[in-house]
Amino acid sequence: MAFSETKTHEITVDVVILTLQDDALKVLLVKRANEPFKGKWAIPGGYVRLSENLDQAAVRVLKERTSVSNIYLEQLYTFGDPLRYPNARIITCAYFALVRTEDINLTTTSDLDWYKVSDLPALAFDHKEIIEYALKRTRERLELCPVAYQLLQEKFTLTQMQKSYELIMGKSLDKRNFRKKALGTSGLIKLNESTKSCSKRPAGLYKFENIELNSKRAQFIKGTKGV
Amino acid sequence: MAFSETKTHEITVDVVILTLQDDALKVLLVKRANEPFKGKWAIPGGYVRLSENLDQAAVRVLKERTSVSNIYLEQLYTFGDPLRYPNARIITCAYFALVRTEDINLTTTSDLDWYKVSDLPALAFDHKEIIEYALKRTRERLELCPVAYQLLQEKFTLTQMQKSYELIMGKSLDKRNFRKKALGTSGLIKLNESTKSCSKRPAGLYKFENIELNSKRAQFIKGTKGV
DNA sequence: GCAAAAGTGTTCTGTCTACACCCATGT
DNA sequence: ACATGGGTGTAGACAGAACACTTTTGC
Repeated sequence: MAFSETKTHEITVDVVILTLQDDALKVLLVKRANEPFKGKWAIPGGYVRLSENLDQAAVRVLKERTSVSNIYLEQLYTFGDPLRYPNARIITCAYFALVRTEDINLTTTSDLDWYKVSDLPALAFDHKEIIEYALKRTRERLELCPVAYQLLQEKFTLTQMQKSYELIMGKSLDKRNFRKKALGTSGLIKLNESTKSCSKRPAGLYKFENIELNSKRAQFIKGTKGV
Repeated sequence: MAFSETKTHEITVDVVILTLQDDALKVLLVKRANEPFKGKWAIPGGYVRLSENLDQAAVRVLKERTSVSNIYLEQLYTFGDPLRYPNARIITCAYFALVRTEDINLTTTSDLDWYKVSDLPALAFDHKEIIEYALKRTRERLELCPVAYQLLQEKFTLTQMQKSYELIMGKSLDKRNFRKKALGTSGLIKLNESTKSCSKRPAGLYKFENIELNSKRAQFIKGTKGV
């Protein structure tokens, strides 16, 4: 069980990639082709190259898997238990990313898939713990700034926005309170357009402009409690 | 400037150790005995051993330098810029700790010293950035739970407690609002004792009991604004 | 008796919460 | 005309912020 002190550390980044799809919050997983944990699912990751910093490594991993770049990506936590990776000492710096499903071009399909965070398969390593940590952090972020816009299309209705919040927070919100708060958010602007021909009353479209992500200035949605 | 991809990563932990001393918030620094940055000050750190996890490494570094253990210690952020350490690729997982000055037994004195966070000397590597990050996080923590008790003696007066908050937050607070909020904090209990013979009116003594640190449940001191 | 710090309440304001009905459209 | 989701306001509770004087002790 004890490790020889002559072994060397290795360092990876792992990225929890979250999206909204089919009215569910989902995470991108890779099926492991090799031991250890062959056949189990894992979050995408890779070794940090000597020439890149940690953020760059995370961006690279994200891009390799999803072809998206320039999205919300935040360092989460570094996991370094000696036993987290069998027969090696691999420390991983975990990141999380929020992406729009429609922006994504999965590079392959057989070994890559989206899973509902509420219904995860058996995961390799400590990846269950990492995903749970990412969900916790995402929920915290949501209370501080309109991060959810990363998950919405450029133009969206307030109902769509509310739904994305509800899916992430895992609870329903009061419509009037949500809209009141949302409309008071700086950066949210109403367009002179509406949804069309959806068999119902058209809904006003909105978009975000000049949002500073990762900032605590734009306080948003704290405790709009629902059912 | 570019690194050969054959070099290997190394991983360290660095610990920002904060204390209150002489009415100031101070950080423990080590004077570097060797290149790089010989003669500059740095936050204490060390290599992560293969047999220990990151938390254990941080605890060890803290103990080596201060002889204290069992105190508030939290992972802060991992810094991994390829250029942060000259001629090597050293990724550091930064922690921060809050300690009581009187608990500390500095192992040596010549190369170890406390510096006011408001008046830091020239620092090695990216340690200035790390300290600033630690201060930001400490302030956030303070708004959520009574972390400051880690910096107070076991028995303390409300005025002492207020002062520690003021030093960390860098602003003065309203006495009545502070006390109202403090007295509503679970875990704070009033003792049947008072300060004595200090040439002034005696002050009631308090202590904390059964505090859960690193928890968001004990919301505390958010925006008690002063002068 | 005076200097120095301890201790103590109330009012105002803004934000969060709960809650129910009418509106515009497509079919 | 009806089904479907879009859109709207108000009242009560609670927490934060501002603010000044009296009390107790040592000297």
